Amino acid sequence: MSEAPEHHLEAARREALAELRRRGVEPFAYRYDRTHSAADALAAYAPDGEESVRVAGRLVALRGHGKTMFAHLEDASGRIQLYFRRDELGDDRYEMVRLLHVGDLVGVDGKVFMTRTGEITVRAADVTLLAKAVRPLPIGKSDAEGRQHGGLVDHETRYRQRYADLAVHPEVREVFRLRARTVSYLRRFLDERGFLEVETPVLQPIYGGAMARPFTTHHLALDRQLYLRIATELYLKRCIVGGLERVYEIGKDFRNEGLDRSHNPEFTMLELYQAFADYEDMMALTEEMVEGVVRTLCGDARIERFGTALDFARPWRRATYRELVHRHAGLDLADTDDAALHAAVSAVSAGGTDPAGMSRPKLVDEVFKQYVEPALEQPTFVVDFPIELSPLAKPKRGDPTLAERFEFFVLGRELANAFSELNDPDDQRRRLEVQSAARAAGDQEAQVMDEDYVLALEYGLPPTGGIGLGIDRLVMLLAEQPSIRDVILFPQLRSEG
RNA sequence: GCGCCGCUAGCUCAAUUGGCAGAGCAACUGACUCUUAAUCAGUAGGUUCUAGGUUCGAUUCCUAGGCGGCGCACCA
Repeated sequence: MSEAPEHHLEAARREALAELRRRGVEPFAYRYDRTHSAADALAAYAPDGEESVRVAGRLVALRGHGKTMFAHLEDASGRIQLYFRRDELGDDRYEMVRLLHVGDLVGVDGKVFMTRTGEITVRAADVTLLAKAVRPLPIGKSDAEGRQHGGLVDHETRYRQRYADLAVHPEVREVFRLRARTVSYLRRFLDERGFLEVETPVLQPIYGGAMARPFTTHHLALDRQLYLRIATELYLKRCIVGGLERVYEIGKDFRNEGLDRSHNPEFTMLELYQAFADYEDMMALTEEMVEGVVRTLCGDARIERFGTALDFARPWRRATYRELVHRHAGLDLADTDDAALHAAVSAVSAGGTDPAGMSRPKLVDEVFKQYVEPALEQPTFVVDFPIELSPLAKPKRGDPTLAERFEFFVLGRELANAFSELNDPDDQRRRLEVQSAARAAGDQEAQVMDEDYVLALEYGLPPTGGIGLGIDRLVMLLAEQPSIRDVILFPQLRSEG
């Protein structure tokens, strides 16, 4: 990119840059003493008397009128109009102003007044160039009716050059503020309840805690293959064995799967574990935590997203896996043979899914995904999953064919997964052996035996409840963004063609 | 991985049954001391995603590829 072609637009800016330097203006400053944000400066306006302010930000509009010039300056707080007059700035400084372009970063010292047309404006007494934009930013214009003209709409450019997307789209910056406030709320919520935030390895010799294919890497000094974690689960439960009692981690997991509107190869998960609790406690905690996030960030537990009115007020709907499959697929899992499951999957799959080689648990899971998930619009706990699909969860009291596990769904999408954590080391070993066998038989997403994890359980894991909550998906819901790429600052893309 | 759609000036978009590639904004020159899509006059700006093919001639038609969007599959 260092050999980027010089466009005529860029050439004009570079010529202005050179001219500024000839005039003794340093185009890239070290600092600026700002006294007011744009919003503060607007608020500082008083009809009687003119407040002095120093504002700083990016020029997003320039309107020259010969010996005067109007501009708009934008910073993190908003926009404010600037007014430059030759007779007030003097010839030299006014000539400098004429060398400015939209996109330049400037600081302006002046008094706040109101124009004849009623717009609060800073009348510039001095201008400082803070950074020359030698490349034009695609800043659009909006007309009196609010219609947008020009601007940056190409998705590819927006993702590849997120800095430009952010620079020209205040609403995109707002999505990431919402994301930060969401994470901040969750952290505060858990801290207040005695949870300890911990950091567990991203580089793991054995990966586990979820069904997924990992990224593989190599440590040179150890001459050892390592994996990027697909989950934090097994390390966090080791912390519970060690007596930390309540732990959580908010961090990236990495899964070597396809990319689409709701999947990025690295994504952010909150996992938390609480000793002496079971999945009923985790349901109560999830309800309280998520209702709190929604109320705090959206102002109400009832919100409308993607055209659907959603109500996050506790308690949420609860339904068992089995009754949902019965209701939406018309199949009673206790009394359905594999052939019927095959038929059900074949009936709805668009040809890509071939049920022929599927094990029964996979078939059941497929039926659930095809028939049940899309129907779960309102916040819903799906409880009591088949035990075969839940190798890290305790069997359900009274029915060992089921696991004490729930998933939390909104608008057809899984936001959280939780269980009463399996703490019997012998049972855990057996279940991981079944996974290993499936893996040997070709299931690339089956879990791997982790002897050290079983060893940890042998020392005694107290009864424990745990939750995994997908942060990106929660933010997608709150910010009403249909693509995960719109809630991840720098999403993964193919290399440029 | 599969299917559909898209890729033209810095940005947003036009255009040709296959016949010199255009507009608005941005830029440049000039006029303009309360404008706000400022206005007015003028100027400049293109590997039409890439590589082949068909053709007198391809931005347009065909083939392959790249990147992106959407859907499907996989997955969270």
